[in-house]
Amino acid sequence: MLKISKLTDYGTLVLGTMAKDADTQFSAAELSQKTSLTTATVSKILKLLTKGEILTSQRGAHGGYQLARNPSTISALEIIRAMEGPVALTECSTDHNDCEIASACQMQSKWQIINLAIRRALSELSLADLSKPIQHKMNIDLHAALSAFNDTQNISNNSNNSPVENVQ
Amino acid sequence: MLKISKLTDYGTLVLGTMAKDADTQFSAAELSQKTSLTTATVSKILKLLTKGEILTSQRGAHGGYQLARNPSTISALEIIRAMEGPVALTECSTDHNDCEIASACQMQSKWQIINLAIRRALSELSLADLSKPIQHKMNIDLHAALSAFNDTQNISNNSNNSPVENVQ
DNA sequence: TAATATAGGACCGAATTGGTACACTTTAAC
DNA sequence: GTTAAAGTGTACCAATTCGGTCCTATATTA
Repeated sequence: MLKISKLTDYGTLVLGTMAKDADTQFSAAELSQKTSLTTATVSKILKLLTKGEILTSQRGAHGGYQLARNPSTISALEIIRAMEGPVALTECSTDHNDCEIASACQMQSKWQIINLAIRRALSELSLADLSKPIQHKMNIDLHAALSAFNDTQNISNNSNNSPVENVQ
Repeated sequence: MLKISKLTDYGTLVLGTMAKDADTQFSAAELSQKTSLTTATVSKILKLLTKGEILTSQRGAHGGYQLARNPSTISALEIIRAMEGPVALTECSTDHNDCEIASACQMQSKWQIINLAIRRALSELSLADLSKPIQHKMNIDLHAALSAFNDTQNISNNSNNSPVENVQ
């Protein structure tokens, strides 16, 4: 289904909450309250994000977590990477070489291209974009950028100002 | 890890084989030989692709499978869709509504934007592109198109003619 | 009607995921 | 220093998903 894990989804929720007060330090317990997730789950998420250098942590009493950088400089790609590891569609493209049927497989290199395209798309969206309420401007800008991919395939090119709809 | 399933990967292998003789009908057994996959696995793949209207099937003696359309009109998006179902990163974006923490979650709509971007990227690459040996021209074209996304994030913009490398 | 193929399932073991728990370390306050 | 608060690391388990196989039914040809 080409999906990200639930935990990653929760991760964006936690980050979105933190982005509202980007300069504030939050304890795991606080974030648990704000997001309605259990503290155990929130902790797991926070640890991963800290390891991925998206958050900084302060141990001890009155410790907590804080965004390591401005939300506008944290990309969806980084977040997914921190939560799930390298973003690559196929095994072949992450760990090279040992594809059992390598001799018959001329495909790997092509997936690399797809992977690049997807990583670019993901890197385009910042935490700031994700946590703000939808702004029409952003939609249009993204749509314009996407149009640079000229549409050769069977996806109907709905060029109205609501690009999010009707794309299955 | 944001990956497609092995079966989908194998699917592109099977399709790539068929694309070499786009007008020819292949039996499952034949394709099994050509791809070094077991007939059982190949059959499963062929069934899914037929259901997804990427292949046509002919039952009975001397039956087999054939590409339903020209390889250049079959996109990676379609292939993934046929093999794994709707392409959407999060559950929220596929089946709406029943997100348990919906009230706290302002994120769904934003994932839609990411989903759109990814679907576009996937729809850009055709089976014909995937099954041909790498053409330098294609790489450059894609790279140019991708550059339309101006690079705001922490991915180093390696603007040489080998965009596939060094993007983790 | 016999042989050949696809269609559509059910099924099972292995791997992954979601979620929880616990023992350990660091820091601040008293 | 002792204690309480808070993050760190790791192990664990139940549930789901995935990869792969197999079996029966149906369609077509000779």
